[in-house]
This record gives sequence, C-alpha cells and structure tokens, in this order.
Amino acid sequence: MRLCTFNVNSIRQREEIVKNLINEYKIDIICMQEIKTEEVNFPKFDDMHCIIHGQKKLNGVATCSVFEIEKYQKGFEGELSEARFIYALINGIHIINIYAPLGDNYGERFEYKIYFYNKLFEFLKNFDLQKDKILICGDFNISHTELDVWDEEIWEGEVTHLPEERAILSKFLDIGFIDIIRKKYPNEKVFSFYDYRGAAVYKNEGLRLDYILVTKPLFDKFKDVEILTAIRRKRKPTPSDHVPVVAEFDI
DNA sequence: ATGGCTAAGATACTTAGA
Repeated sequence: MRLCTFNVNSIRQREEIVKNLINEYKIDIICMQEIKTEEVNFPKFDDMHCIIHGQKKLNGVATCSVFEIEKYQKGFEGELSEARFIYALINGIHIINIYAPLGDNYGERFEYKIYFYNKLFEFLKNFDLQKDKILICGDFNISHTELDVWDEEIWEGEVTHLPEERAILSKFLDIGFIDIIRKKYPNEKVFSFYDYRGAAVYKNEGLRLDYILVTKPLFDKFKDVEILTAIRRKRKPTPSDHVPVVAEFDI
C-alpha cells in the first residue's frame, strides 16, 4: 500500500500534477491539503473514492483512495468553521488528514492553532494507540527540531518553530506515534516546504512541515518513505510550495 | 533562462500563506 500526503496549494491549479503523481508512483491513498475550493468544484478522480471537505478560497482537505472508505468524518465535533480535518477508515487503518492552522507569533491565530491540536488529541481518545493502526498525515505547520529548519538562528522565535509548537509534535511521539520521515533520516535536514518567495527551493532554504505519523502496529508494516523534492524544483507546470511525501507499507 | 512568489476572488488589487 502506497500513501501520499501532499499540500497541493489549490487542487484546481494542481490537477495534472496530482494525477500524474498518482499514476507514476502507483498511489493507493492520497491525502491532500489546501485544496482551496468547495466540494462542488473538486475534480473527478477516476477509480478513486474521495472524501472532500472544502471551502471557498482557503484551506480544505481531501482524502482519495482506490480502496473502499469504510467510514469517515469531516471536521471535529462542534468545530466546522475551517475545513482542516478528515478522518477515514480504509483497510482497517484509521487515516487522519490534517491541515493545521499556520498561526502567528502568539496572536489570536496562534490560539486557534493550539485549539485545533487540542481537538485532535481529544479525537485520538476514540482509539487504542497501542493496538490500533493509526496514521496521521498532512501539513502540521510545525518544524519540530533544528533538523527541520534550514537555519535554526533565523527560525528561532518564528511561527512553526515556537517552543509550544515543537512541544505539540513531541507530544505525538510521547503518546506512541512514530515520525517515519525522521526514522529514515535520523540526523539529516530534510524539508517538505520551500517558500515561493526568495527562490527558497534553489537555495535549499526549506522547512519540514509535512509529516506522516504512525502507531506501532502500522510501523511494523512500514517499508519506505520518499520526499519527492524533484517535483518542487520544476518550473512548469508550476509546483505547489509543498513537496509530496510517499510512504509504502507492506499491506 | 543564470533570477525569482503564487492563488483566489475579484475584475485592479487585496489577502493569505509560513
């Protein structure tokens, strides 16, 4: 089973890139973020089942699968104002697709980011983290450690790399999740986002904001993960500012 | 293409992204 997480930065602008990616990498399940459109304008994906949680202009997430989607939930209980969360049960795996709020340096949007993660941890109480196969993927908008920022001095005190945010990522690991990208690259700076501004990708000025976290029962089936940076470096068609990440499991 | 932002909604420019 091959699963991809990809912040597409508008599905209408990225339809060709996404469909080529699915074909080339034989993706079975793709979790997209920042689709930036409502469900009615989401393109058709042949031979895939899609759960779309969209809104006009901003945000929006979609989970598409070649396998049957046994059940799903769009948004958290009592929190439907911004489309940032889809839960889907596929092949006995609980798949959570998130687009976390960016937040700001300790303003109102930062509070919303903390609230969003509190809602996510609350949602996880539905599961047995020791026994269930759970996968959380998407754009966390957190750069966990100094390995996840291109320049630690520049990023100190900036949103995505504030101590409270880094603690949230650590909390996932503390409760039993495994960061499969970091498992593959334990000591290496690898990135999944390059700002469009300042030619960041050509200078390797990136951040790692996109994650695939899995519980132990699923980690036992983990084979490999790839960060497809080459797609980000192409000029035409215009890439997303985020990089697709593809994970393979022996399932 | 030897430098350098992009998308949406609006309809010439603002807002948001990280």
